[in-house]
Amino acid sequence: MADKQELARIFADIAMLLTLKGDNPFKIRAYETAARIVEELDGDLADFVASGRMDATKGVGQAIGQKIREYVDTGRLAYYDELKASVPAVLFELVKIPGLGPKKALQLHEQLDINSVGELEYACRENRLATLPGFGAKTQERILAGIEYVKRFQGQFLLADAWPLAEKIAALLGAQPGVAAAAVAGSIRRRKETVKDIDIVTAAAEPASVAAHVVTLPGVEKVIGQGPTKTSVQLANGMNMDVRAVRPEEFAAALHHFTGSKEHHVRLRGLAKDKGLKINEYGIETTAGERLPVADEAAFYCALGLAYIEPELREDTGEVEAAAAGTLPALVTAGDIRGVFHLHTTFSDGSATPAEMAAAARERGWGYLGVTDHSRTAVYARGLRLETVAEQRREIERLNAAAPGFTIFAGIECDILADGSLDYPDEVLAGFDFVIASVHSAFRQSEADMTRRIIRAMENRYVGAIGHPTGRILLARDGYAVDLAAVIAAAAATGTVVEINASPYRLDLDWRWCRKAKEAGVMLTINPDAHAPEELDYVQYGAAVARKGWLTAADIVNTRPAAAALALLRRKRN
DNA sequence: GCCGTTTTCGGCCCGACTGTTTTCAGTCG
Repeated sequence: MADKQELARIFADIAMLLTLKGDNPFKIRAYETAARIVEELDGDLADFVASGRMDATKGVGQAIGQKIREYVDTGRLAYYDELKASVPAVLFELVKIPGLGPKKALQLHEQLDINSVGELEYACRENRLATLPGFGAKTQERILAGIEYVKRFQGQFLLADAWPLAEKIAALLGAQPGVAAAAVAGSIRRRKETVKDIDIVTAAAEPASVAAHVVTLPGVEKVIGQGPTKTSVQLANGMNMDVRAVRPEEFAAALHHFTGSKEHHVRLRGLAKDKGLKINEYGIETTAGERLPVADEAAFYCALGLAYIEPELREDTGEVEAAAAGTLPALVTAGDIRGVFHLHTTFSDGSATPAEMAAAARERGWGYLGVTDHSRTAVYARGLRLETVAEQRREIERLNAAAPGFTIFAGIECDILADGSLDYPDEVLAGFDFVIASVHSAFRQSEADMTRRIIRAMENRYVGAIGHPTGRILLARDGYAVDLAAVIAAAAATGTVVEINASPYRLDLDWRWCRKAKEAGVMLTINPDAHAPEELDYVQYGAAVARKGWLTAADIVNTRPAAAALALLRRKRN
């Protein structure tokens, strides 16, 4: 069967290959667009072609349409194979190094016969780059630093490592004399699950004065670049940070600009052009060069005839059209959450007792908590034996009796065994207030087996929700092979809730799938998977994922009061 | 390579900073 993911990757690779060849940037963009169209396609690729939907799709013209047909028919793309053969594979690796783009990468390959990142590092250390035309000592040094960066961190950081740090730095900068405002921008503000760097925008009557504050911030290791409006530094933890400074009246436009995404901007600027306006990072101008006042981002969108678009949605996945039509969703917030349904206690691998977790939940203003320790097969996590299940329930009943007005539910995170059966028999599952079923073993099954396995678990009437649906660990491990579209369809058919696991290491279900789940009629639940009291705050990352996935409070089970939320996790039992 | 109620050709978002240059190409976002 034609694989959307693979074709999307092929189109993205073509864009990269064309970039390396120095081809027309707009042609490159056309392939990038095609990659996204294919990746986000609903339903089968063959059906997309056969139904004629493809021909009606904006961004798919003669040439790319032909290539999609070829891929559907043959499973291959001759153009891609030829292109790939004509470009040295090493260039793919080299352009991942910050500071090294396609032109210089090609030059290094051709003139110094560089065939790997290791060779490049060695060539830098031997001082061989500095002699090339267009290169110099500084460039060589920069490339060496770039190699170090990629080697240490793969150039990516967890949102949870970057976001709090960025907020702290923005607060420090905002408190400096002469700085009127400072705010976190970039992919952190858009709440991408992993980010490359920290972007901060500041407002000051004298923008050029901000750089002096930036370089003296605690944690600044070295200065990478410094101009009148932009300062780039490397932080002690290895992360790069860009701080921009503009005048106060330019702040809103600059914040918008540096929040991105690039794709969102391309769309907006095209729209502006149609209206005879020009957008740059300082504001919106008429063709006569007159700057329109932009008090805040809402005014910015208003000037373009659009409703305000939340940062999380700025990915050019239909938000501009929805803003024009006034159909943007009212996004869920972390504050809408009234309780959670996935956390661990000292009964399995958690560090706090049910009483301590409940106390922490009450501190957060929540009304309920679903305790879900591991089931018996998860021996590594001290999964609950049947005797312990009973013991834990007695403890929870004791706590509930002692503290009216707050409810602890006795749930379980039940392993889905390799064949799709569950780790306890139905009569035991029936004894839990609710059941979350998760995969924790046999990760290497084929996609077909894994998909069947999870769907079989969902067919069990006691399974209220599926936990961390792909099992991925960000920056560490890919999810297991699974047909998420089929899982989502089965969730809709069986009435099973799908979890947004809010652990910052997981953020699984991915935001890109949240919207598809919602459209399929699936309900979701934001759960911290906490193993300690403070980890209950992970729900903020889960809320970020839900927001990025266009979800409203109504789409999330645990924005409801205890009884209504529990009822949704038990509805299959009726 | 895509697109069109100004266009089937000529557009396609826009600017900052660096380094190696004597006016600009490359990279980045």
